[in-house]
Amino acid sequence: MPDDGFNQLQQLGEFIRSQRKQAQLSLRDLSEKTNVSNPYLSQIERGLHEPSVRVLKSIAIALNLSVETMLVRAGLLNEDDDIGGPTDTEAAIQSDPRLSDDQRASLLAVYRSYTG
Amino acid sequence: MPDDGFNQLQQLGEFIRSQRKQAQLSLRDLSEKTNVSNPYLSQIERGLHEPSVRVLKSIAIALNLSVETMLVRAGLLNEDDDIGGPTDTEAAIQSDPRLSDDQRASLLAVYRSYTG
DNA sequence: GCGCGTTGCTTGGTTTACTTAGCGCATCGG
DNA sequence: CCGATGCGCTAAGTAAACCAAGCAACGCGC
Repeated sequence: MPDDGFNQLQQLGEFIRSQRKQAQLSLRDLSEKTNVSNPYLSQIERGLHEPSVRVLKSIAIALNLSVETMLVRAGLLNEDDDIGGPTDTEAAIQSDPRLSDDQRASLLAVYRSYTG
Repeated sequence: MPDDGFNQLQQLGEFIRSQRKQAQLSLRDLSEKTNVSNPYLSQIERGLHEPSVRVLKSIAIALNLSVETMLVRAGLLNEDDDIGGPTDTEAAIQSDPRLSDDQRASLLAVYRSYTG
């Protein structure tokens, strides 16, 4: 109830940074892909600024993420109302044709141990 | 390919205006519900500015709209392209908010070792 | 040691989002 | 006819998003 302007920004920033590192990209690499300056990306990742929808979208595309996911992390979208495939990891694992039954089972077990 | 910054803003604005009128609200009424000044709302509805995430969200809530619908109408979200294959396990893992970075990394490693 | 390339970050400025005060036009009572 | 009240909009200012240039620190090869 107190702070509406949360530390949500910081969470978003950390998420973006982790995704960028996953993709093995430097700030300048991402900058080039998004047409957003690298200092500003740095500031976003540290939670110093609230990026616009335009910037959020270009970042999501550059990192091969669903734009919706990005908006959820930004606090714009609440993950309750979504179209089609919710980013439900369990469902994705369950229906992944590339996994054998054993693999599927152990992957699910690991996932569930993480999420409780 | 001249106009990249399109009339998307205008479409968004017109959509908001129509929704506001349907709810029988004046600019000042909406202003009070959203804590956004009425002149600025006016400008948004005429497509002069791109509202921030915060403003967009408060407008959607005040008008009982899905934020997503608004973004689709605005052309800021392509309601088809993003989630693509609903069964993209990697994407699901990568964007799962319930996982920590470490957990995400190891789960991905396991998955990749399975699928080669 | 000496560059050289790459990383993330700071600084200072421009552009754009956003607010407060106020204008002009309607409508409705007195 | 004249306030008073409601509407949307304009004008001018402040705050915040965003960019270009450059700094400091980490490697790596010489």
